[in-house]
Amino acid sequence: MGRAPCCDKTKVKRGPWSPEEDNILKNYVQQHGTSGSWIALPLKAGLKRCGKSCRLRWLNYLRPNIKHGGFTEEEDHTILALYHNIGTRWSVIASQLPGRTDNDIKNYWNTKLKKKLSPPPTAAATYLHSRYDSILPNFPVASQVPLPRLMEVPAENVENGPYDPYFVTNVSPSISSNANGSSTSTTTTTTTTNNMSWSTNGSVEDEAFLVDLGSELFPYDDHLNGFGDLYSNFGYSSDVPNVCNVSDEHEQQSMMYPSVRY
DNA sequence: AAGCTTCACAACCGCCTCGTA
DNA sequence: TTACGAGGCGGTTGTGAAGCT
Repeated sequence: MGRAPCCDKTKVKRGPWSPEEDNILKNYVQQHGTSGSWIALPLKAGLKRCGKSCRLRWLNYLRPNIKHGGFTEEEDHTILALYHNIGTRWSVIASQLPGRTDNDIKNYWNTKLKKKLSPPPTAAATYLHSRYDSILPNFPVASQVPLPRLMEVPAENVENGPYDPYFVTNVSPSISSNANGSSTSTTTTTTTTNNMSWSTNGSVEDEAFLVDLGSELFPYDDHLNGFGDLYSNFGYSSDVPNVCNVSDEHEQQSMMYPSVRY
């Protein structure tokens, strides 16, 4: 048996609020406050609405000093920074942006910022895509399957894990694949974390791994989903691996698409 | 001009947390 | 200590507007 609903859905109005309803709610809250109970408010105010709906309407639209749309560059940066640090805790993010509501920020994120954040495919991703196409040349959608965002990091950093990709600030991989399928590469990586920084110059084979930034720690979840589907299409677990050793050609081929290394 | 698709955002749903009796 | 109910929250859906073919 599920939880009892907060109100009788058959007796309350749903859908968009009319200007009249907005006025009633606004006037009532301004005169009486919520009287400590949103559930009881619609009856007292004379609204045929669910208490939760009234609360949402007030918080997201009617209360004073609400700002809608027109997010500034500065607000974008704040949202992005907070998203990286705390994830989808929209109410916490909203608390740092005066006049903004969690719903507004959530919508803005889902429709604009998420796309803005997605970088072009990395050289590593391009390389893996080409490898995949070469293994299954006739697979019709191979080149259209979303790739995870891959980034190279030194083995020591991965193996000392858990690896936190949030703090990778600049990676410049250069990978090429030759005719026989082997890869050569040179990588310059500069990473900054809260309290340390390091850089490497060397071959991927020696000291770099690819890290799938579509892991649950990173916000490119739509790429992760695409990756998971790709795996399941070929009978692999939907548990998406997040680390791949670039140098292990044999293992890569046996898995068709990047191998699992933990 | 009409039909279709995409986008933006308001609103809803249902789970979780927290206060209180 | 426990059970219950209201509020809070994030994910998802619905809908109208705008853009495209």
